[in-house]
Amino acid sequence: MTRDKAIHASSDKVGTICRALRRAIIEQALEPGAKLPEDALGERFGVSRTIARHALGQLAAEGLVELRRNRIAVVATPRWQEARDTFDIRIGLERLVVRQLAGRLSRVQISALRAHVDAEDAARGGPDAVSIRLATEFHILLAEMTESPILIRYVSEIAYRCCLTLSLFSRPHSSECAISEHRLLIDALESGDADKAMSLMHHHIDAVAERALVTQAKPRGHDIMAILAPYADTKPMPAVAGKRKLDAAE
Amino acid sequence: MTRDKAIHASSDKVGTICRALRRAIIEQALEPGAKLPEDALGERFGVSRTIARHALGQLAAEGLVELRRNRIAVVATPRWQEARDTFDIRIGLERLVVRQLAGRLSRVQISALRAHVDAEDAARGGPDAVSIRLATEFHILLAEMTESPILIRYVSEIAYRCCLTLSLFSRPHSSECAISEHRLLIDALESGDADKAMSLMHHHIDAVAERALVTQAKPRGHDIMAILAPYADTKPMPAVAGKRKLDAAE
DNA sequence: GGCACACAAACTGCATGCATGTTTAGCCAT
DNA sequence: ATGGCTAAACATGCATGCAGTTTGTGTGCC
Repeated sequence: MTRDKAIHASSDKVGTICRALRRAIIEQALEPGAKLPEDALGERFGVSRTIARHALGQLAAEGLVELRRNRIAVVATPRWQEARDTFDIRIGLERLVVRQLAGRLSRVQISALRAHVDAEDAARGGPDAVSIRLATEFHILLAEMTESPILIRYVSEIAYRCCLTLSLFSRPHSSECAISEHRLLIDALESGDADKAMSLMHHHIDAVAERALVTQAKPRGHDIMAILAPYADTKPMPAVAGKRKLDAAE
Repeated sequence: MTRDKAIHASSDKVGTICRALRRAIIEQALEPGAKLPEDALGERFGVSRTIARHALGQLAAEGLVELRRNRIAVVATPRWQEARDTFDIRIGLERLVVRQLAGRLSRVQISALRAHVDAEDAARGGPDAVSIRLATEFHILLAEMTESPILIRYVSEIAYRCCLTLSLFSRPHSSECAISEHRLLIDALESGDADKAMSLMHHHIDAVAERALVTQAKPRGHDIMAILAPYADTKPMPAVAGKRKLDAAE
């Protein structure tokens, strides 16, 4: 349907670039502070600066990109001070999600959720980037099941933003226990225990935040053209449970 | 005020158009479904279509405008089904705001809040549009006092969106009680009673939603038949009905 | 008189070009 | 050699032009 299109400004080209950049960002291929020149983006994706610019505007509205007048756009660098707020908001939003979902999910939906967690499990051996993306997409998948456009949009945004925060402040890997927490959450949703689901979600996100916000700093170099290489092809994304081949290493 | 610039993509021109349109929308000068052609916008604000287009993109990202490919942009028309979700999310967000603010406000801030409510009071005789805008801005003012950029952005967005919903489904507006509720809220914040403030805010927004969503009977953009019902009986001249297009600020 | 097709006007999608502001590299003076 | 100044390269800000799509209108056929 017209889901993503309706949400995001334009459609085809702008949407494609947005998705690609979003994904590159949450997989930490583009780290906070990475420069995003309109020229390079346009060239990479085969469009003009106008479109690249528009896409950057959208991502800036989502808080993933920082736009300063007459300056090159960069991947947003959330402040540590905001991190706590971000996760608090996320807790509030996702409590709404599970409250609305508890006991209302069909078997098909439950199965889809379990399948996704299985995919997370399968990705444990692989690179962190995929694990992080899958974990984030689990939450977005939940939000989508509410069928509430606003909730979907906000949860998606805040989840992406949390990813960004994690990539700044989190240790190399910390998503091990998250998977079991996801499973428990699905159980609670299936049994219809809204309070338990809300509590589980609350502590789950809280735990992620806790694990993340202990350390600080992690500067590294960046080369836009090289990083974006794997994202430049206009494939429609290998689904949610996808087993992406990781040849991103230059 | 000045923070708006930092939040939204570009700066001067795009930001100006966004602010003007936002305000026109929440004051119901632009009703849901109103057409927003890029040409007209550009001409009105003395810029090219490029800029107008960019502004529309931003507003679409905020959910105030609907953008469909190859079609004229229109002011968003929230569905009644989404209304309850919208207010629920708003409750969740604003509970966070007051929780964070309770007992932490300076005298100056308390005074500013009281002054704002006084302004709301003073505007009671005037047009509803101003009352609605002021009521909305009270909540945004609160959010801004948290100094949490994300919270500010989300509360602003959802508040504007609620305005839009209200303009669709609400009766002519009865904001008398809302003002006293604002005063009570300030008192609770001043005394530092976070729980009470959260409860007050919760019920305040709930009451607004309740007042709005019981009377589902104001179908203005999406139910042509109902709109035309009063006109069905042989009235050739609808006087100055609704040919309004762009009366934005200047 | 009513319906369908076709043409014309309007609007968006997008690229390109020019002007302006920022970054950087090179040069001169100390 | 180093610090500061200048100019070129670079990147953005924005307008305009052209192509493709949608919408409104008029014409011919039934």
